[in-house]
Amino acid sequence: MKNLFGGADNTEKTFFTSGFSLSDTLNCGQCFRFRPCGDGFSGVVGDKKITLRQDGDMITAASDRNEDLGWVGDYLGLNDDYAYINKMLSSDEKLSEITGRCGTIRIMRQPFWETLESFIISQNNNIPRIQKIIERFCELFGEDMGGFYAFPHAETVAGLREEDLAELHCGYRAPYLIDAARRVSDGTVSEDELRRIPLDVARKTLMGIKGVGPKVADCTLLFGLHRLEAFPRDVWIKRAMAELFPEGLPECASCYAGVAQQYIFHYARNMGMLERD
DNA sequence: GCCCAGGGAATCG
DNA sequence: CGATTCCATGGG
Repeated sequence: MKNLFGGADNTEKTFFTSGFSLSDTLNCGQCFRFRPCGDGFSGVVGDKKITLRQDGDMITAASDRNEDLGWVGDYLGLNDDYAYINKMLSSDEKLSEITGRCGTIRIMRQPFWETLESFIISQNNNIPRIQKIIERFCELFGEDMGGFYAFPHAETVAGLREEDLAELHCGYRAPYLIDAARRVSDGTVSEDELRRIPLDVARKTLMGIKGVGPKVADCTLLFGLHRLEAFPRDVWIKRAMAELFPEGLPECASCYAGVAQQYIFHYARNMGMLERD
């Protein structure tokens, strides 16, 4: 389609992949703003709204504006070598079975700030309510992009008071969201630095934020900074690990512990692992 | 009313 | 250190 100025007013881009499930990747609890839409999914990343659909090995990303969509391949992890990662994980027998069932999930490369705030909201909370709070957060404080709302900027949130977040109904997490925003916007917590420094140092830096403990720090490292060696331990993982790997995660998974974590998480939640004998 | 949810802070000993 | 308790909110 053409707009009044003669340019295209929508964009589409296709990516080719294999051994990848879009629905499993979007529904495994690493992102919170995508919803089913027709035969695909629709969601907002930062200040861009996209729709995604899968047809076999073909992934199609679309936008209703004229904008480059090349970033979507990196965003979904389509350029990472999962044949190699899955092969590494599969050298352990039990991990191999789980990878065989869940190895179509990829770790996405989500925006750092958005991931940090989202997982602060996630603490002691359930996924439907996390999604609702994040959408309200965007509607209340994100830029109106015309039909959808961008994720709020750290600088915007840093200027808010706790009572400004009352409408968000996020309970005791309100001051946590603001503290994270202040530290990110004043440079106390620097994304560039977190990407360079050793994992345990980055983890401690993130845990300096109020409301950020080991679990939220590891989710931010894994989903927001693509540190694949981070291993978030939530209630599901703790239960699954006690049953499947009481001795701890196999050595072969150490470099890609976060990938293994997503597989185990998905396996425990969706494959009825805990009900089986 | 109860329990739980992709936890973490405060406060013990 | 580790173990307990409390924390807002909403859904089942």
